[in-house]
Amino acid sequence: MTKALSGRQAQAARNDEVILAAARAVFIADPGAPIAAVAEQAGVGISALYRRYASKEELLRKLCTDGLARYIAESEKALADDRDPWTAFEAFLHALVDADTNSLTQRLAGTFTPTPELFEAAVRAGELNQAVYERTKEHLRPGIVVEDFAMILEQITSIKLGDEARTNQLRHRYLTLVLEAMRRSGEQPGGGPELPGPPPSSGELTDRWRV
Amino acid sequence: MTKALSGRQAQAARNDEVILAAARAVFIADPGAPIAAVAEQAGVGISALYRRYASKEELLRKLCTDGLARYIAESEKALADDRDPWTAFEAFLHALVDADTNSLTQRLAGTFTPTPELFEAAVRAGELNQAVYERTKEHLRPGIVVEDFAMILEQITSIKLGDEARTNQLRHRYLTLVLEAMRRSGEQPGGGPELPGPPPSSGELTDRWRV
DNA sequence: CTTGAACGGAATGCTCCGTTCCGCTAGTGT
DNA sequence: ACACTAGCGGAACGGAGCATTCCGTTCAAG
Repeated sequence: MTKALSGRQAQAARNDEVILAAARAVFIADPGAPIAAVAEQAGVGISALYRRYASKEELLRKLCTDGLARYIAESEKALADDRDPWTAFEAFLHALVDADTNSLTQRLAGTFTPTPELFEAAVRAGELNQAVYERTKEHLRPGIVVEDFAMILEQITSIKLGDEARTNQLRHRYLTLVLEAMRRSGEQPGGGPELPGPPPSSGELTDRWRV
Repeated sequence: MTKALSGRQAQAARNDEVILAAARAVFIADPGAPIAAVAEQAGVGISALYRRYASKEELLRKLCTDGLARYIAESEKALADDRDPWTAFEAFLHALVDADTNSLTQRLAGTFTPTPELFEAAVRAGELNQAVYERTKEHLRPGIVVEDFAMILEQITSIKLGDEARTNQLRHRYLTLVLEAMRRSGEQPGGGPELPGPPPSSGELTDRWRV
């Protein structure tokens, strides 16, 4: 352990954070990682984990809930952004990439039984997402639907190279690229060729939440 | 089993194909799938598998080798395509998405020790890839490098929904989108904003082959 | 009718992992 | 000063999953 700044309880409180951060890092890197890996990364024993969370599933739920909260916060921030809609939209997606909430929500979902509370948060997130979409719609290439946001974010976050900073850098690279394609171009009337096949439906996306 | 058209050997020969197809399907869907899942999907017993491949690793190597061969074949076909370079390039990437070679090579690599033969094939694939790049270069948005191909393909193939046909459809959707962004636009001199950060290097990509 | 190639699937012997349990240590309250 | 216990480290336990092996069966070939 590091040092005891102000006694036992302070140390324990600090561990709360250390453990959560470690869990986040470990499960983002590998959603199937064992509990022991989290303990090791946090530099604590296993019992320090089980003192706080009754089971692995509970820890995962916590991470997922936090991720969703972060997502909601970013959405609200985006809606409050009073710059021009497109700039705000770009900032929104880049922020989501930085937060890496996707790995915490979609990727972890399905590994545990969702709580009603979590479900409600997901609904709220969906509404905010829709609001952002409405706000950006006129600047989007025709054919783009809300559901595309999630799909694209998922693709972007599938990028994984050993180094975290470098991974982030590359994610922003491809996000920049795809944002260009998503933007409505003023020149062409249709804004590029028709996108093939029907767009993703919300049902297709939420289906993956089921175990 | 299905039916015995012309005796035992014919049945065995047919099983060769059935098993390979099953293995491809199963491991594409889940790279960590157990051997038993392949047997079940093929509708044969486990021993039918072990009669043909000494180990799971050998089967995976076979799949990977085949996948790489397919990739090479598609590259050669693309280079032989005498339509205009951009159309040929689009067709190339769409073909690669259909072949889903990515899941068979990159995704499976790292789960077994590569053979020299496989390594050589990878080198050959890299050279062809480079050739396609050179041929398409002038139609590509400045800033795009060869390594981007692999990264983008990887992102596209990260899309996975239960249904195979639908998955393929969506992959083509996003490939179409990203191809738009990759194309050099005639209007703007630079063709869009600078892509942030250094592009992926070949080293970063091949690093993942190591176990 | 005999033989053995090809096979189905149960049995084996691991490895891995979530969870529990047993001391130990060092703040805390008196 | 001292007993008490919150908080903890990490070994031990039990079960699940899986690659591989093994054995009995079948049936075309000769």
